[in-house]
Amino acid sequence: MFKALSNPHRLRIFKELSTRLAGQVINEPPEAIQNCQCKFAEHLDLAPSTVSHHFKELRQAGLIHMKREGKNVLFWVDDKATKALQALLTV
Amino acid sequence: MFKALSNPHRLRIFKELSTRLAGQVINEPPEAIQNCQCKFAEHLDLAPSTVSHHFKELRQAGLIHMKREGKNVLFWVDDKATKALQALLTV
DNA sequence: CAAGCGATTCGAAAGATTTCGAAGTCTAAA
DNA sequence: TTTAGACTTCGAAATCTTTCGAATCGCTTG
Repeated sequence: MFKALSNPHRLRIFKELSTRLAGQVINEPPEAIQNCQCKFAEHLDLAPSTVSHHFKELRQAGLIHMKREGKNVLFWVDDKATKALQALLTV
Repeated sequence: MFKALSNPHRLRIFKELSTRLAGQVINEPPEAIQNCQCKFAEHLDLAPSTVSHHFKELRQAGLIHMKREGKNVLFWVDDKATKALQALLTV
């Protein structure tokens, strides 16, 4: 977990997912959640393949979850991990 | 902070310092606290210079503090950091 | 079915970490 | 003052990460 969040880009992705999706239900349509990887690629100025790699790392660390929904992929943060990290991220 | 704890050896050092020194006063004699780097070097099977480097990283991340006390050096964990991380480390 | 969009996998290059030994610093005691 | 113990600093080598482009996969829609 620490390893996954030790990278600034991944920490940023996780924080944005955490705050943006706070309290949202998983089953909403993708348009409402607006978290496709390509947006992060633009925002972070990284290649799509690089962003994909970072998402994979976050997923393998158990920090986020992913689910294919049509041509996009949905993301949401792990509830336990979020609560455990909340104190840290808000300092 | 995440970067500092992303290394298994550093995480172990920090955890041991946290648990071993929990509630101890800083001004006790070094013998009572028993946390010289050389013990960690033995324990982790690393060269003294490597251990020194890891302690430096933890210090620069604000996770621990150091103070020269005679020929040894005293270590103790940062109180804020400990409390913030406690929830995570005990899971 | 073909085209297109978004995400993934792969290999390679660049960059960062980890580790060590050797030399150096600081302090306490002989 | 010299010796010894504990830590630090400084390269250098090995290893791991990050990043990209190219090729590929999965799904939707024209």
